[in-house]
Amino acid sequence: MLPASARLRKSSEISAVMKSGTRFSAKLVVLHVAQSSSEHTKVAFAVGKNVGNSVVRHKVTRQLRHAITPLIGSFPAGSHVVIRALPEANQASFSQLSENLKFALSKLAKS
RNA sequence: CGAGUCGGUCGGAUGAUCGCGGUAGCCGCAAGGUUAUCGAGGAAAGUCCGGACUCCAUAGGGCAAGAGUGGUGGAUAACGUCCACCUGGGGCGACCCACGGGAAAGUGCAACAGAAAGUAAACCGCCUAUCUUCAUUUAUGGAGAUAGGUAAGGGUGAAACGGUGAGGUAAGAGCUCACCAGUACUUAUGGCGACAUAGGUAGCUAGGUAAACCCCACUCGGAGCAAGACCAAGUAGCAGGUGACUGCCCGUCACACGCCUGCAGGUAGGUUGCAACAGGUUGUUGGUAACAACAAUCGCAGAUGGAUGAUCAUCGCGCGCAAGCGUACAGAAUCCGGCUUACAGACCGACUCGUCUA
Repeated sequence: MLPASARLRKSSEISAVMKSGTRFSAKLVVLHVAQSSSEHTKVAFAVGKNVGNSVVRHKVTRQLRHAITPLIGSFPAGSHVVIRALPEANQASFSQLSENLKFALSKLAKS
């Protein structure tokens, strides 16, 4: 679990990011990033039913959460981020997920 | 030792590093920090039953409709659950299986085959009579037709209107008799009861299907924690403006048309409901048992885009010569009691049958 300040909690904010944010995709995950006026970078996860059953989805979410924690500082301050998992993520190891997130972040840095 | 039946338990372990949520204490105005402690399951699943709880409806009662249940007795808050027993069926046995009321209240249904699937019915066969014809031993036999009798035999089917034997008959038939099976009514005994055992009477046979309609008995108001309660931005709504005539009310005039104040309503959002009880464990007593009573003891998740973890190492277990691979089903969402379904593997207890030894 991320600290409360780093969690994106309101469904209205999340849907706003999904609609209007910029997408950066990798093999296993897709980042949706949008700027906001708040001080903290906030993160939310979207793991759909096509990824697997409840146990698998929860496991992927936990792995993503721990993989993103050291990378939060790499986002521009005040970013709102939604990390969407693709179906192939259910087979991935922690290091693979971590690599994917870094790859997507490098795309963000270039833009 | 082998084969099996029933019931139950567990379902990875340890360490290191980095994290999250609740509660309590302390510090802090607060944000928060810090210490301690707790933090997924046997099915948390399917959401199929039953309750608690909440709101709505309801004077009280009845009838109808609709839905559900269906051997008997008990357990329980309740149940479609559980226990014991009965009946029927299966197994050498331990034991297992059964949506187990009514088919002589009525309506309906039954593929294919078959003559016929129900107030029965004549395809083959068997028997009798009449007629025709053939043969001869001249009153008998064969063949055919017509009319009738016959459910014993054949054949069909999942199922065909009791079974065996004897009498009887033209041939047959519960037509009659004996025994057996079954039905209805009834008596006695045992049992709380379902029912069992033994007898009597009747009529001689009454098919299946009620998870088809239906009949009988019993049960049921509806919606659900996104219930409900409280607080409450914003927007829109209603009320109240300031000055002068005039000290107050009404009225008139001027200024402003924005802001402020109040109000109820209640959206976003927040708080609550929300975790200490039909509670777990151990023991004693009662009960065949389900279970109940009593005593001691324990405190045992509470999130809300949703915590309960991530990574690494070592070990365990299974497969494999080894490298190595695998390590199930599955993630709380108001809470309990059940049912059903999924599940790698490990373990314990009771009992049955067989073989060997003593």
